[in-house]
Amino acid sequence: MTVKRTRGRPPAGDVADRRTAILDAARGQFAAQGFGGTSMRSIAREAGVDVSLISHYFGDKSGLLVATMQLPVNPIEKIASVVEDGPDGMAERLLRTFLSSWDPHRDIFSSMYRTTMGSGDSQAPMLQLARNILITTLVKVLEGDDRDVRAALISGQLIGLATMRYVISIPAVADAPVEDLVRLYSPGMQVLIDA
Amino acid sequence: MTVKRTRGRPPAGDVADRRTAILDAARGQFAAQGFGGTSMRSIAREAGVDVSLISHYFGDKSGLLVATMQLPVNPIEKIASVVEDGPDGMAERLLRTFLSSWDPHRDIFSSMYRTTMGSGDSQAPMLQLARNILITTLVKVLEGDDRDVRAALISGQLIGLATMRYVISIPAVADAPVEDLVRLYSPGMQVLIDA
DNA sequence: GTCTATAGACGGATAGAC
DNA sequence: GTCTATCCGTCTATAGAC
Repeated sequence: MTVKRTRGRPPAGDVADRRTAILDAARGQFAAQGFGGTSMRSIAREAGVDVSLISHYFGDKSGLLVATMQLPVNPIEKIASVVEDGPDGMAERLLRTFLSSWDPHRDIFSSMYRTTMGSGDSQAPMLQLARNILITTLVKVLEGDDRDVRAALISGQLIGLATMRYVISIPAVADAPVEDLVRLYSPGMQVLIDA
Repeated sequence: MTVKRTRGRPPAGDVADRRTAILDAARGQFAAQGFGGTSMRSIAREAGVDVSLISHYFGDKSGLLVATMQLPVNPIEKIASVVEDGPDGMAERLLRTFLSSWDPHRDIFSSMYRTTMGSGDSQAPMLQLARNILITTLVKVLEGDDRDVRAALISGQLIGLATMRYVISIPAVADAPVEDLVRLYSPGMQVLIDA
């Protein structure tokens, strides 16, 4: 059995999945320290690979960020479709969908969040989505007065919840079962939806 | 009339208040781009002064950040004292106090927020305050079950609101009068406070 | 594919002239 | 107090050897 690699150690996971190691390390560090606060060097160190390998796989640092945020499905569109089912009992559906969509991807949420909030870039992908899809959809579905304010406030409640659960990770909220949060949080949110 | 300055242009505001110019520029840029995303050079450029003057006045970049966040009064303590008055009608008092305390200092809020969220530093001053003062005080005052979760969720609602109004600046929320927001937001929040 | 070496830019901080 | 000049560190990105 001949060895292909000319130099380089036999890495942890043996063969091809250094790529995965890079992605995992990047996700973790972007989530913890934001995009600007993370260096390619420290990612490479954690992944046990050479820095230049990152460029080789992902082009540059931004390419890595993009690759990091690829999701099997897009939670935001799923959430928007829940909104379209109308205001009756929306709070409960909205919260359950929001939480169960993002819970498996906490790191990605935190990463997008930190990347978005840490920079003043109003064109950041997360903002675009939040504004265009969530708020716009909400405005269309709500009834009564002050729809635009209420739509933004409802979105803000989701942001606040996610901040506590995924970004700051306050234990009481971060570790609570989805159904507990739905039960506690939805009545108040429904008040805002109804009037 | 003899000129004191040996070199240097006659700056915009004439005499001593370059210091103020530096602080204003810093506040704006920290608020817009976060601490890491702002360079001392760009602050100096905006303020119309030399870079090294910043070091001279404030020691280093962190010193400038600290100086930037000095407030006449501490909003968070004022808010905590409102909480201590008990759960009856708390939502309304809490929201009114929160908003009217921070409204005059939007840039400072945004700056603290971006600085806190953009880095993974769990020792950041804003987090300390939020956790220790706000949540702790809330837990003490609430009645019924799940106090710790509800306390964190209420804090999260304030964070979400402030995110919309001060950080992302969604127009519907950013430009609304305080009393409109109090009227729309407090009923739902009170539900969470009461049970 | 993997690594070395280095280019090239930028940022923070300081010494010292005036 | 103000400015010039500069040092030193860190970062991204790339060229090229093996």
